[in-house]
Amino acid sequence: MLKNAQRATATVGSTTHERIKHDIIFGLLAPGAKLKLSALKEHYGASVSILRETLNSLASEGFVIAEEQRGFFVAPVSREDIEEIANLRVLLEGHALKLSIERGDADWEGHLVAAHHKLHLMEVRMQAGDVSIRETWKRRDWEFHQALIQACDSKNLLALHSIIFDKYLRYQMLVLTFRGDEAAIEHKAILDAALSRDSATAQNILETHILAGLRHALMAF
Amino acid sequence: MLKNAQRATATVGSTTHERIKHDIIFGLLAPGAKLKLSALKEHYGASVSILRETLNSLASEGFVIAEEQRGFFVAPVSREDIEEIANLRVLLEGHALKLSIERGDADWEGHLVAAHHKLHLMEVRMQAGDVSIRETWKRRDWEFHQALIQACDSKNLLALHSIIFDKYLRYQMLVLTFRGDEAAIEHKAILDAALSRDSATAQNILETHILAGLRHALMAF
DNA sequence: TTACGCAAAATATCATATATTATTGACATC
DNA sequence: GATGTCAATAATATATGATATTTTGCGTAA
Repeated sequence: MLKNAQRATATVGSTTHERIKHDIIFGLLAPGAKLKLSALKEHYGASVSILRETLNSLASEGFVIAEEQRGFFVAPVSREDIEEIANLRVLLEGHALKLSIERGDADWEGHLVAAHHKLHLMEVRMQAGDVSIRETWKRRDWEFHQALIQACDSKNLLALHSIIFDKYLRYQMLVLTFRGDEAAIEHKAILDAALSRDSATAQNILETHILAGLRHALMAF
Repeated sequence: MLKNAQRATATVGSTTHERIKHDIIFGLLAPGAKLKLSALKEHYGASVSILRETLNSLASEGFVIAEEQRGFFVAPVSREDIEEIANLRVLLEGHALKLSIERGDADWEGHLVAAHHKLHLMEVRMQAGDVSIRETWKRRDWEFHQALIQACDSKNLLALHSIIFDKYLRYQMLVLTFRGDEAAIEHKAILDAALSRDSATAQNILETHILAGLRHALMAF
């Protein structure tokens, strides 16, 4: 009877969690902003308990700062922080990429090629000046990098990487700018190196890719 | 007027968080166990709201599994998981150690020597068969490894490492055994390499140290 | 200016109501 | 007789609003 066509039972807590996390990453909630329970209750239509659950979770992930008896704040941004995040992304994603290239099978290659193709469609539109798809473009970017390391065979590594990637993404969204087709070229180069199982080259280009994004973001600070 | 001599206002939420995390790491709450809200309420003397805040946080850190509409469970243990954790610890702690050795100043050396000394006192007592101080010994072990990487100059890296270290610690506590003075010798060797600023050697011994602990733990599975 | 104290606002905690899942047992089917 | 289906009930998780503490802001006095 497909009453739960798409898992209709999305709990208020989980949807609120996703919404607030999204709003932090995409800059709708400004860095350092006070997160007043009553205001959030108004905006997201959830009770204080739910919001406190959510904010405590996000504090564990590092997107929110919880100060005892003084409430919650959006995690601030800083030069040092983005540098740390970028370097951690190089470390984690580079390591995962190496493992993934060593272990990936035909399915992995298939998903990877598909993810790159879908990303490239967006890159073409961005280069043509269509910024309306910025969020979709970034999601495709996320999915491509995710696909690259999917075969690393370590859930713990993927979980840590996911958090760091999202933090890096927040900085990219804050500076708003598009790095042109440089990034697209690097994506293609990483794809080719991965498919030819050249993990050293793939790691090098990935590092270049991430650190170029870092420099680009730092200019805006 | 030191009215808050030692931050007297420890909130119910934070103490409950610490207690449950401790009980998971030290095996008082068995892997895979169902965490019933009503039972926890009884045991820890906190309301369901507080417990849900706590369990949601711990789920973000990976010590608890939250299944939508079905409740909370202590994170299960497995061979694959401990292998992933050990390898992540090598990656993160190794990297942080290298940075720390490059950047550490005299204060860092001082804290490090002190931490090793205090750890060694416990190692001597463990070797003498006094297992009553097992928990203190492990805390000193934690503090020594923490002191090693403290100068890495990346709060994000330290935060990730702390979580991974605690997960590794849980596996060590599960198997209960003491690796004899091997570990003590390795600790001393890492200390010496760090003080002589030989990061390559320090990293190597650290990797040996962690992977030996892994093998030791795997025997008990 | 600094210190004090009161009022207002915000957070932390709790007890309770609502919604969902799990279990039991009767009845039908193979 | 064993197995499968369904409805009623019990158990549990989710969500809310109310209460108790704590912090903050502001006016007043030294």
